[in-house]
Amino acid sequence: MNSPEFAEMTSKRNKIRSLLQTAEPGQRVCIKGWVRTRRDSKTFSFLEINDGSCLASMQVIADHAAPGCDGVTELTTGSAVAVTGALRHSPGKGQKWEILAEQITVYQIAPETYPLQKKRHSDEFLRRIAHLRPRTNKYGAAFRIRSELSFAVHRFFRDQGFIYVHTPIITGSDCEGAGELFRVTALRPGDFRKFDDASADQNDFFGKKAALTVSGQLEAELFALALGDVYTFGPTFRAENSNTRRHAAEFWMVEPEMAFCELSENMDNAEALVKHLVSHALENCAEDLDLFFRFVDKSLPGILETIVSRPFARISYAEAVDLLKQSEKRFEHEIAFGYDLQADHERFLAEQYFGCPVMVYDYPRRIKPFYMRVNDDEQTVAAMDVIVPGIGEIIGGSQREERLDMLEARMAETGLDTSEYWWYLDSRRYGSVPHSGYGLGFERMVMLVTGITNIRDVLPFARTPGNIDF
RNA sequence: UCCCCAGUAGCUCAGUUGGCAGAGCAGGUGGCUGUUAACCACCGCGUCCGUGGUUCGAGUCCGCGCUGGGGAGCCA
Repeated sequence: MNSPEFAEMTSKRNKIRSLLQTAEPGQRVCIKGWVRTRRDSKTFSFLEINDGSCLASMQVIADHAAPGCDGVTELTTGSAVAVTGALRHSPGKGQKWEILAEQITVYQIAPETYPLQKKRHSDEFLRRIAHLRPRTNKYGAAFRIRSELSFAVHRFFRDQGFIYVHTPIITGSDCEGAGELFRVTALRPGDFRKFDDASADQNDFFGKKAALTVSGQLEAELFALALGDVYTFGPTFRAENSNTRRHAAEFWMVEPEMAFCELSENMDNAEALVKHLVSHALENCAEDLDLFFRFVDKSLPGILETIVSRPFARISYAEAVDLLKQSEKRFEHEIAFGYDLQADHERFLAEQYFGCPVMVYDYPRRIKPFYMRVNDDEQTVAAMDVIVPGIGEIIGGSQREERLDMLEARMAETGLDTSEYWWYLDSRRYGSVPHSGYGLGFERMVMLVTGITNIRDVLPFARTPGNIDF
C-alpha cells in the first residue's frame, strides 16, 4: 500500500503481525523491534527481530558486504533496531517469510549484562525482572491474551446491551465483608499525633474514613436499578495477607449487575461469559495459545474445549455436601452442612467428580454476606460460586436481597450499621426489584485460559504482600 | 498469619557417611555452515543467602534471620 518512498520518508514501521498475515513478496518494508538472536554465516548473518505485535519473530538476512548492514555482527540479544529491506519467501525451513536487509539502523546495542538469554528461564527468575519479562515469548503471549480477553469482556456485555459503569476506586463504605481494606488518607504522619482516632477521620480529606474499593458491587446495583443491565471492569484492592498463587492485593474484577434477574439467569449469564471468553481466545489468540498448549500445559486444549462445548455442572450446596460426604475421598477439612466448602472440596468437585466447571448455589445464610437474597427456606441464600478445575473459585455471585425489611434484618444480623448504608437502602425503598450479579476474577480467568498457575505471572506487575517493585 | 520445601557461577542445576567447588547453557576467542534453543575447539567465571554455633575441618550438621516457592486460611 505504501510506496517505498513513503515508507522511507516517514520511516513508518510495518508490524510483523500484519506482514505475516498480508505479505506480498518483493514488497519493501521496515520493521522495528528487538533482536532475539543472531546467527552468523561466513558472509551474512541471520537476525530474528521481534516487535511484540505477535509471537513470531521476523528473520532478517544481513549480507556483511551490504553497505547498510555495517556492524551486524555487533548486534546482541536485546538490541533495538530498525530494518528496511525487501520481503521475500524464505528458502529455509521454519519460516515462510524473511527480509533481505538493505538498511539496518541501530537504536541501541544491549550489553552482555542483558539478563534474558536465548534459553528458557524459570518463572521465579523472570518475576524478579518483571520489567523485562514481556520480552520473552511466554510473557509476551500471556499479555497479548490478557488484552484480548479484556476486549472480549466488553464485547460480551455490549452485545447484550449492558452499560459499562465506572464505579469509584476510593470508597467510604467501611466494611462489607469482602476483606481487609487499604486505607486512603491525605494526612501526613505528624498529623496523627494531633488527633485521636475518630477526629483524625473527621479532619482527613473526605471528613470520614476512606479506603480503596474491594468491590464495585453496591454502586453497580444502584446503576442496575436505573439502567437495567450494567457491568464494571476495573481494579480492586484487598489488604489481606494472602500468600497463595491465586491471590493478589491489586487485581481486576468484572462485575455485572442485572435488574429483573433471578439466580438461575445469573448463573446462565456467568456460564455464557466464561464460555465466550474462552471461545474468543481460541478464535483470536491461536498462535499465542499454542505456546501454552505445547510448553505450559498439554491438557489445556481439552480443558478449554470442555468449557466451550459442555454445559457447566450445577449443584446445590446441600447436594454438594451430601456428595462429598458419600465420596470415599478423605478431605483435609471435614465436611458438614453449615460450613463453607474448602479448597480441597471445591477441587474434588471440579477436577475429579465432574471434570468440568461447577456452579454451586444456595449456600447457608450464616456464611454469606448481608446482601445475598434469603431463600424461602430461611436457611439458605441465593448465592452461587463458579468453580473451575485447577484454580477453584473464579466467580462468586448472588441474587441480591431486594426486600427492605429482610435486608435491614440481615444487616443487623451481621453487625452492620444501617445508617452508613442509607443510600444503598434507598434503592430498596424506591422501586426495588429482584436483581442479581456476580464478580469474575479477571486474573483467574487469564490463568484458566493460559494454564499459567501463578497469579503473579498474569499481572504485568503484581502487587502481593511485601512486593511493590516496578 | 500458620505448615512444609528451597537458596551453590550471569541462568538452570549436581555436589556421596563433614575432607581443597562441578556440569550444561549464556559470555569471550577462533573455525564451519541458508542458519533457526545452530554446530566444533579453546578460555574465563564463585561472599556456596546472611549470621552465630558444633568440629582438627562445614556447601554439607544445629540455632536465628532474610529471600523465594508450594500448601492452608481469607476470597475473585
